[in-house]
Amino acid sequence: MTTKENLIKLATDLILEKGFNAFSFYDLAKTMDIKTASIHYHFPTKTDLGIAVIRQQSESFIALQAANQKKDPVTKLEAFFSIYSRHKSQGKVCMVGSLCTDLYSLDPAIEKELKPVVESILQWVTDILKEGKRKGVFHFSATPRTKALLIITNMLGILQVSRITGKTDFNEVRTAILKELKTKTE
Amino acid sequence: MTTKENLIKLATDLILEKGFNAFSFYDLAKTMDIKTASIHYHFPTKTDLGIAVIRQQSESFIALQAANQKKDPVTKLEAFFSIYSRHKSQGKVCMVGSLCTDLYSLDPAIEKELKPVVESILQWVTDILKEGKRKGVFHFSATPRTKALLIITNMLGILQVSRITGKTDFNEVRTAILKELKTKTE
DNA sequence: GTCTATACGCTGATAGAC
DNA sequence: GTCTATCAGCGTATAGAC
Repeated sequence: MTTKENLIKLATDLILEKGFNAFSFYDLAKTMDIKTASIHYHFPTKTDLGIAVIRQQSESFIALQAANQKKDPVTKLEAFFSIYSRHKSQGKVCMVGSLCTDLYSLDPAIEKELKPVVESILQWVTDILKEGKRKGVFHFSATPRTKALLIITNMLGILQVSRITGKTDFNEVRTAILKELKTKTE
Repeated sequence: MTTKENLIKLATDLILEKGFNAFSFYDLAKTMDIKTASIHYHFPTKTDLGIAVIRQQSESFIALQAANQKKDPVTKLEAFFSIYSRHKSQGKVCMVGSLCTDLYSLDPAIEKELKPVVESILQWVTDILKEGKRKGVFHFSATPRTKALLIITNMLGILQVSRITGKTDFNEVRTAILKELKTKTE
């Protein structure tokens, strides 16, 4: 792994753990055992580093989506949930939740970069739900897009709230979402 | 309104808009037209100010809860949602979401202060759901506590995500939650 | 309660040597 | 690519006058 890739990975970890405004180039430098000035060679500004983090996460989402393209809707949704499970096991929140919370304190370039990523995630979940409904395995009354928002906000939110209420709540929520989706409504 | 009260209100606004780490005593000072040193008279440290914000929000929750004590479950839940509606109209996120996201970068005293508040909010919503179920107006298969977590995370999450996806999504979600709660499951 | 003055660590960032 | 050296600005916080 190159220094650049390492920096992106470390920055991602710190953003998901403490937030964009709470990590510094020095945090990265001491872990990498280099000087802060060297980081600026790879990323001129902190915003540039933030953008690289967003792009990398976006690619990661797209890869997961592609890897599950031919699977059934339940498996697809579980693949989506697995991202959050991994974050939860590390006490982290998700990138979208972390950056959206701090959004209005960040360089507008961050919002610009984040927007299409959020929209593509929303589209992905929406498509999974549509397919599930068509195949008769998922049942819900809201529009697929609204139901996708409900599920995404459940995942995003429980990562944050369960830092306080207890980490077992994540699995409670995850299980409940799937169970409810599989239950027919009158 | 006293200077102290004004400071709490302003700090609350800034935390919900930009996050705890993104606002400074200077932000407060310039708005109040005083010097930063004066703020330290009211709140020795930034953490002390944060704690005051949490207490004030807690009181606000308790007051709303008390004011709706004798209402029906639907009205109670709508009162709960109204908090988030007000935040949304100002482009803000909620206190719990904002602080939980930054939690691991903050003084542990913040977490200690926040924990009972989150638990009391969760208890409030849980009780509303229990009552609604008992009276036959709400229908859900998860435990009341888990369903409360689902609804709270929907509210918390949509405030954050809709900064990107569009503010009308808040009402979509709010309406869908209530509609789904009122629908019988098989 | 608010002020002036000040301390001082941290932060992102730059210039230029190697 | 990484370093040393350096910077200006910001941030919280304190001491002591008024």
